[in-house]
Amino acid sequence: MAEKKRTETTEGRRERKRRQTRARIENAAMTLFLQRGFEATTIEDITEAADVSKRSFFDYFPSKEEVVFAWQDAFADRLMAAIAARPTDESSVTAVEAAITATVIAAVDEPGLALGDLIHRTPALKARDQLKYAKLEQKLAEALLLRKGDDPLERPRMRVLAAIVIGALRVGAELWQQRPPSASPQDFAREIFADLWKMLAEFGEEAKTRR
Amino acid sequence: MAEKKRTETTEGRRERKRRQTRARIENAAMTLFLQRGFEATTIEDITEAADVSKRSFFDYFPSKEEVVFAWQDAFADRLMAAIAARPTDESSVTAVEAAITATVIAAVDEPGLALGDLIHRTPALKARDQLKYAKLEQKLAEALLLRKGDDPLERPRMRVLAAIVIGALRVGAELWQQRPPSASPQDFAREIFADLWKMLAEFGEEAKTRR
DNA sequence: GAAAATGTTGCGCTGAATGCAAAAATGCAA
DNA sequence: TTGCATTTTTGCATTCAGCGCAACATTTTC
Repeated sequence: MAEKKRTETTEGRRERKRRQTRARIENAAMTLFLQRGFEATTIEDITEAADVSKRSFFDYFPSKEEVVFAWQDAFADRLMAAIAARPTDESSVTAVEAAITATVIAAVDEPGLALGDLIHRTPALKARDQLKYAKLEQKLAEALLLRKGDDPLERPRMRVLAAIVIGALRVGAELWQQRPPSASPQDFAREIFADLWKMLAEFGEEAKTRR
Repeated sequence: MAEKKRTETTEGRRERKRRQTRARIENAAMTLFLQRGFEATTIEDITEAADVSKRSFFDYFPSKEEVVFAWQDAFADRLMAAIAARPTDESSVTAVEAAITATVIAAVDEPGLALGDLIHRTPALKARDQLKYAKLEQKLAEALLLRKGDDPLERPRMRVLAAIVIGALRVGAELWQQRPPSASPQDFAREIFADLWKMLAEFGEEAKTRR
């Protein structure tokens, strides 16, 4: 009824309709959210615009918030794949920079990045947004650790590296919002990372030569 | 009705009762949350146990979640104060290490740190928990920047430093959960920070000598 | 003590989310 | 095509969070 079950056979009309309906709900919801705000939009508004029953909404999304963040899992998975694809002999910082840059640039035109305003203006979404970063960080750490042969000693190192990089991603996303759309994402990413590594070296140096 | 208004006079019975009631609600809620879980506890359960009306609950807390996180603002403010108290000529990394260590150690015996399990087991609280760190990070960055005379050029640097340190705090809190209660918080904090600065230097170096 | 301010409660309402079972659509035979 | 199993969609009833409002209670102030 609600779960997708693959019975091996290549599927036809049923799945197609389901995807269409899902897309209709998603589009209707996004349009309304951006138009009149998240809280001011009721589930009924959405289902009416998408022409499905109110009950059916929950057959496609577990909650109102999930519509906004539906794309997130795919992004995290792509990032993990990008990390895994880097050569094993490469240093962690090089691998993570390359993987993040590639994944972000590939996703820069997708919907979901234009949502910054909406999320920022809605407390409930803000919390959910932070959780997204936390999950991303966890997956990134996992992927980085796997590259190192799952060495338990590397675990805290990779956790911290992931925290640093995702932190930079967060700050970077914020800076990106308030940039003219003229700058290319490539240059922007390169600059952000260059600054980041420079700061790391400086902070590390500062700590070393401390009284 | 719901807001506290100081009319300058030294307060008497009213405020005392209000604080008592607030504490009763908080205690009842926490007891029930830890006993049967967050979602399984209704507002009515809490108000019944605290012997107030259901409506009054919202006169003290804006939502069920806020009961759990009520202590957080105080912590953030104390951290800011600790940062502001450091001498201005001190390096940012030294200041932040000292301030965080002092503030965390002072708070280690307070309620709110035993909640890790509950939060970890409740999705809705997990999101809220991450938001707490985000707010902490923002305030920390603000405090650090103020120390630097609000120099706009230092802003991204301090944002990133705050992100790194709060990231370490997050990882540290996680590691602390799964530690024997034998280790002293002082040593633990010192060790965490030592590792952190070392990693920063290493990552910075790694990035510098890159192909 | 009376009047003003503040605190508490009951009541009713909206909206999110869930369970359940009936109805509709689809896929698959023969 | 028809009949049957499976999946999807829907309606309905229910629980619970949260808010607005107005009546009622208590405390403060004069």
